[in-house]
Amino acid sequence: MVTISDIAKSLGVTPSTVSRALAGSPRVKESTRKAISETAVLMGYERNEPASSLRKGHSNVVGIVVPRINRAFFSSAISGAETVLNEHGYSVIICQTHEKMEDEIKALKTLKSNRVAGVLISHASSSLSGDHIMKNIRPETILVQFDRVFSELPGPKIVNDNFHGAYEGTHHLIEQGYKRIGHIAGFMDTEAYLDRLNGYKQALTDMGIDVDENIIFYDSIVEESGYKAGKTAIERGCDALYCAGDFSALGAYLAAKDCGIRIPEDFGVIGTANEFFTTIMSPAISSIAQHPYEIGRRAAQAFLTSLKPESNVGQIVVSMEVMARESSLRKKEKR
Amino acid sequence: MVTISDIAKSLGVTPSTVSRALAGSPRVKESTRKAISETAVLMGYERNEPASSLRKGHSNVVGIVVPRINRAFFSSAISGAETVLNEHGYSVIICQTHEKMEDEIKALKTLKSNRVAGVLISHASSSLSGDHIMKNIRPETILVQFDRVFSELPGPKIVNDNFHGAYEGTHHLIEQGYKRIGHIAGFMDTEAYLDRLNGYKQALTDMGIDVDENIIFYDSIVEESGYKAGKTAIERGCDALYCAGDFSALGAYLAAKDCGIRIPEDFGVIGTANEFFTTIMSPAISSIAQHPYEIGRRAAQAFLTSLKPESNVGQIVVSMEVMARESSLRKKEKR
DNA sequence: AGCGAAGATACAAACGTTTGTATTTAAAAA
DNA sequence: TTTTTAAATACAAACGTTTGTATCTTCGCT
Repeated sequence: MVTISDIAKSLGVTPSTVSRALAGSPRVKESTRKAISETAVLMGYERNEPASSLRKGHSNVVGIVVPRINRAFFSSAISGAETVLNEHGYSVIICQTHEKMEDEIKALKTLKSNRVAGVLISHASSSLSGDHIMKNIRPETILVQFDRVFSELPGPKIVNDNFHGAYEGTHHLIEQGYKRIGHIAGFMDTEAYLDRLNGYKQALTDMGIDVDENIIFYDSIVEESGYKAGKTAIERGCDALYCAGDFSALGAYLAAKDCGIRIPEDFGVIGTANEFFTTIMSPAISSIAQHPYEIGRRAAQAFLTSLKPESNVGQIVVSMEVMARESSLRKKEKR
Repeated sequence: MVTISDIAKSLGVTPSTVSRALAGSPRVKESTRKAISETAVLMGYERNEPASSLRKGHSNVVGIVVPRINRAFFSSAISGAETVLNEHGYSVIICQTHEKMEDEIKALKTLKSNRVAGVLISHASSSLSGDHIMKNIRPETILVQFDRVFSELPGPKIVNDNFHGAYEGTHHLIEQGYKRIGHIAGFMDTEAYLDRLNGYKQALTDMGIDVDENIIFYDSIVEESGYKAGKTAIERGCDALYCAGDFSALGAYLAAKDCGIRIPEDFGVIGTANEFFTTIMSPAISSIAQHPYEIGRRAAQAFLTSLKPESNVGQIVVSMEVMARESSLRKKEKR
């Protein structure tokens, strides 16, 4: 393995000059910088990252912590973040928490041991407060939260505009003439779900519809819970459901089908997240799309700007978009 | 940050003893080992991984390189590998190649710079040989290939039993009475697809059916290609398709639907990989399932055993399983 | 020519761990 | 008690980089 000293020797300079040259420091003359970087590639030099990290006190690695990598939202967000981080010389270490706070702590400890430069995190649903996050992050490490955030924690936060997304989605159902619209809401310890609930309520209120707690279902947003909630919603006279997740929407959708209820004629469904499967069902499932790739990009950018001393990124809100598909369209398009 | 020397000082021993104690070396007395590890947790010691990696020449990190993390197969394989690696004190750094050899080289270079202990890789479809892999891996680094492998490269290989999976899938279609069975095959530079093609051909031959190259489609296995191939297959009189991927199966399935052809009565479809969406379509799409979680586990285990000097893991074949669903079942179940 | 100020490079220490070798201590044998 | 052996720990160097400080050039200016 060729080191910085090998290059130094072969050119008759010192390792420090080589180091500075490769880092692009203004302290080394342009001509020598060029000579050094040329022989570096010639000799096949590759930086020893552990050595660099040890000396600098932190690595060129950014940790990304998410509940699961096989959700459309998270894998896209990761891709977005990865792309901009790679462009800036950082590599990425991805950790799954499987929605468990215990695994989240383990992941953060690992990242801490590896002296990562930053952590981009969307916390597990079982994490009820951000205490364990702050405890397992070094003060120099830059923390960026995205999607699911604890607003009491410091640092940049990239979030969906859940309130308005939910509002628009609910409004869309009302516009399509649905009268009794229920909501599969998720658990209220996650801010994102609370915002969606509030958007839903606001949309109803604005259109003069009373909020009925009997048709709001607080449960995990997986297919099975959606199915159950769907059945109950139908029993309670709902003719539409706005779901905080696509898998719960799928459950409700299948429940309606199993009851022999026609979608969208007799029952409207709209989910959230724009998972791939929603587009290929027949009828296709409407969904409130996020922009996960963009959110990942923004999170990475927030990390990069936070690297600079005086920066202060704060909260960034990314819009959501109603993808109206067959499952909620019973009026002819007017355009 | 508390270091090994801090612990040493507080106990009146030397750093080397602490290091050995924490590593569980037999060279330190049991009683001192206990005392050391106790004060270590008491003082909140956390190993500085970069320092450790620098000294040892390699890190406690394993790189996993896959085409995309949002494919059911890969995200499950990653989960499997992650689980067993974490149990053994390794963390995981995940790289996506987006099927591009260029990105694959970048990923390998990054892993090399980080002195990873091992690389688990499923190569990009545009990687035509393993040369660039060998070139960008240090000789001490353990290379494990899984799913898509280059058999000319050394080291453990964990593969699906693609031949028999394809054989069984094709056989299943024949058994269901389909007479003219086409194949969407993928590109032949990936061994997995070649094996599937051969399994398909063998099944036909064994049942006395001639192989017809006109109904074998060599194209990328995405939805769009599947749709096109599906149309052509129908024109050429096929009454069933075995597809090397689920997305191409989906394309063909939609093509048949668009042509007003009934599935499974007039046209049978079976895909490969058991993606989530195949289970929720109506009719549900049959698929030849792999065991990705198991493959990930095996790959990680192969890495761990390769750590031992005299080990020689070789090739491991993991079976596949036909998940017969509505899209290929037109006879009543006989059991 | 002499002086001062940048400009360019050299020097040297440090980051925290691991590990081969040397030394001390304890136990066993004589 | 002395000698031999083994067990336990101490010593010290090394891994490759980065970075503050020191030294040496080079140039422009008077």
